[in-house]
Amino acid sequence: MDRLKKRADFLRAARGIRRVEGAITLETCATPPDETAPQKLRIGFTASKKIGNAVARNRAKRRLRAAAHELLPLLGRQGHDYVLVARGTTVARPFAALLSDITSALRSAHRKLDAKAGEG
RNA sequence: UCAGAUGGCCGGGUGACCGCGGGCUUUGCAAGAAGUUCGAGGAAAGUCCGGGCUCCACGGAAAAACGGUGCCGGUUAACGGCCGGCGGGGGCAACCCCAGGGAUAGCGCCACAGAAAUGACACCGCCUACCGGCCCGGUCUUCUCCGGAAGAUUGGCCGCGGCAAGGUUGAAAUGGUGCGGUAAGAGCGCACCGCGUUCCUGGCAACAGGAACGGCUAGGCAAGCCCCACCGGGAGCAAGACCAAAUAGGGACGGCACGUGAUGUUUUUCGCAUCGUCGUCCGGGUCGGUCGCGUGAGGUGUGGGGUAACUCACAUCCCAGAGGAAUGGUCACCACUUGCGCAAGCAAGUACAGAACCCGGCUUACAGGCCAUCUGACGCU
RNA sequence: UGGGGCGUCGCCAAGUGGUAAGGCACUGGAUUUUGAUUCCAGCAUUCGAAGGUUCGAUCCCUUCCGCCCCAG
Repeated sequence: MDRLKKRADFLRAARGIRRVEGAITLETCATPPDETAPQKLRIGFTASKKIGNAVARNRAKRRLRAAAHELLPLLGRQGHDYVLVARGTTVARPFAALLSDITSALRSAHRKLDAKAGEG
């Protein structure tokens, strides 16, 4: 599971499928196929200045990272990029609720992806 | 006990499970794996000052301009920081606050009000001692045609003149109070206070105390321009150093083509130079990588010097370091706060805030707690 | 990292030591049968915040808060 680092990767994910669920926003899209490496699951985290000061932003990213570390190996798909965006309530959200938010967002996004693949 | 003042310290603890980053060791061709160890702060923040370090510029440097600092002494690598002292202000006190040089170097400003806002002159006003004029009132004397006239004296008014005491203002009015003095007044004189100059004493100095003299001529603002003294070359780790791909281009040498053409040499002719391709080597340099980068004006302890800031000696310790960026997630118990409750307990919450080249300060934010010293009031002994 | 600028009524803004112009908007009134236009009147109490200098501060100084811009 690799991390997204380049600004261009984040922008491509933002143009893909977006799901808002509870305290998080999930953005996802398929990894571009011109990558030579074998198909991997990649994930990035975003916490903007709207969340608060540096301590609040760091804490939001850490909670998202811990949640993604539990869920994405089970629910994520290889060859896709995922971006988890923290919202104002991410810091105060109970951890179990955060997990269910991400789970339902992932399932909804995957249904949309399958529908797209079926059409195309 | 209550109310305060100052200085310093801490700023959640323990355990379990799952994880993250750096170093080291072992293993492995490598990717990686295992073990072990370390892993945010008092402000890491704001970026307001000062340095280290690196590069650039330069004749050691100095000056102008610009910017900054501003009582005195000390401290320091340096500072606009800190410490001690002085002066001024506040508080019953402990103690706190102060950009606190120069206003006879010059320029500027001082609205409204007020006579006047800096040449103290004009104005209102006070005075009539001196000089002059007018008026008639009173008194006296003389003359008289009994209407009055002249003179003297006293009084009033005006001018010349004297004065800066007083003049509803204002933030501020050219020393203040008292006595004397005068026609009225005035530092005109005297006493005390304030101011200035000189001298003496104490102190390294700022300054303090005292004496004599000056008579007062010096209004405020320099966080207005300015003057004086002192300080500052510029940029910043994206500094800078090294390694170095593909592609394109550059240089040197050699081989092959050497002829038509093109360009340049102001124009024509002649002449000259350049423009091709292949190979080898060299240098610059982009993406990228490595270093800079954690032994330091370092921490802790003891002892010495100093009122203190600080400093010296000895011992001891190694204590984060990055790649867009690790230092976390969850649970249990304890501690604290708030709410509900008679209670047991239940629920919610736990300050401000996240290193990025480093260090010394300053400023700002901060739930709550601890320690020490001191002051005032009350009570007890 | 370094540098520069701004903050004044709900909005746009002038004023830069002496009690804050103007326009739009808003409110009330007049004109009109009604509305628009026009006219009259009103509308700043923390000039982003705190402290200081000054007799007096939106203005000068210091420190904070928020926003914008420039260079790399």
